Amino acid sequence: MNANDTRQFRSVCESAGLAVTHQRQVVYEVLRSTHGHPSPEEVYARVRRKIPSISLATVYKTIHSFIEGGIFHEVSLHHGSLRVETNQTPHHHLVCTHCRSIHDIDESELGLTTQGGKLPGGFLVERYAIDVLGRCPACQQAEGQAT
Amino acid sequence: MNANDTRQFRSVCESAGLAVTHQRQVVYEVLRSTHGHPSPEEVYARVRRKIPSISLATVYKTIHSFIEGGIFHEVSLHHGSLRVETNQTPHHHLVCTHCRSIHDIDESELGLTTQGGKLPGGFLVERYAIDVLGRCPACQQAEGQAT
DNA sequence: CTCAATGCAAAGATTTTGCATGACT
DNA sequence: AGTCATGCAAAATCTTTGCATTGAG
Repeated sequence: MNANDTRQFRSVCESAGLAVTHQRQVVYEVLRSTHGHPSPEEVYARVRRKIPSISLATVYKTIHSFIEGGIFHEVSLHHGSLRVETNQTPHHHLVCTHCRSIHDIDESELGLTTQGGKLPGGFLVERYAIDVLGRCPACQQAEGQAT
Repeated sequence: MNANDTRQFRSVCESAGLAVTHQRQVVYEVLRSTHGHPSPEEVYARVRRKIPSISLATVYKTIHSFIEGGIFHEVSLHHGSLRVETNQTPHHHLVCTHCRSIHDIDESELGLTTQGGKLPGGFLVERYAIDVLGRCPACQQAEGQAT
């Protein structure tokens, strides 16, 4: 956490309209230096090594501030509760980054629009999130050994 | 819920190795006749109109049985807890449908493989889940009116 | 000095589990 | 008959909130 880091962090906070605090800077540095897709608990554990007195609530609040400010993204916008897919035909999802509503869209309707374009229904595209679902090598091996 | 429905449901259960129960059939019919992406609570509310004595736990267990049996899908495989995306470069996700691990894959590495094919790392592709993220018309309008 | 951020503890929401009872095969 | 499913209540997670205190601008 040198002077450069601090300078960069100040400008990050400024662009997001956030006050610069020690807690936020440490959470930021931890996220920047962590690989993968950490949960708030994991972030909390790492941050506590630098600030033992930080509270989990602050970590949550800070992560949310960063996400609202566009500094980090969430892996999934619908992590709150289980949702069942009732539409059995192949389709994709229009997910509003603000209200998190989900609307189905047929494969054919989604002409892989130009980034930032509007889809027929008036949905303003910000970005795509593509999940490739399947079996990881470890699970394939485990299943091969299963009786 | 006529004889045809029951016959179809019996074969659905058979293919998934599930016992045929009245509760399961009603949950099944509710899911088939519901649009959108219902939560377990919503399913519970609808099922209770047919079986007032059903418990929420049974609805959860039934939904999980259906998902495990491949009868229905979940909208998102990572709905359990918030996860932060630390990889700032454009990428997609390899999500194991079994262990739910998430690995990043560069846009370039993902040659939009043939359905069912294997990716270089050995990941066995089952299907794609594409979320188009952006602003729904309602939120665009609300934001236009905001001060 | 003023407003926002933090820490703590308690509450809320969602989901799972243990166990006794009852239903399917 | 034996196993699996159900219902209930309690427990386990994960996340948010209210409020007093502290810190940033």
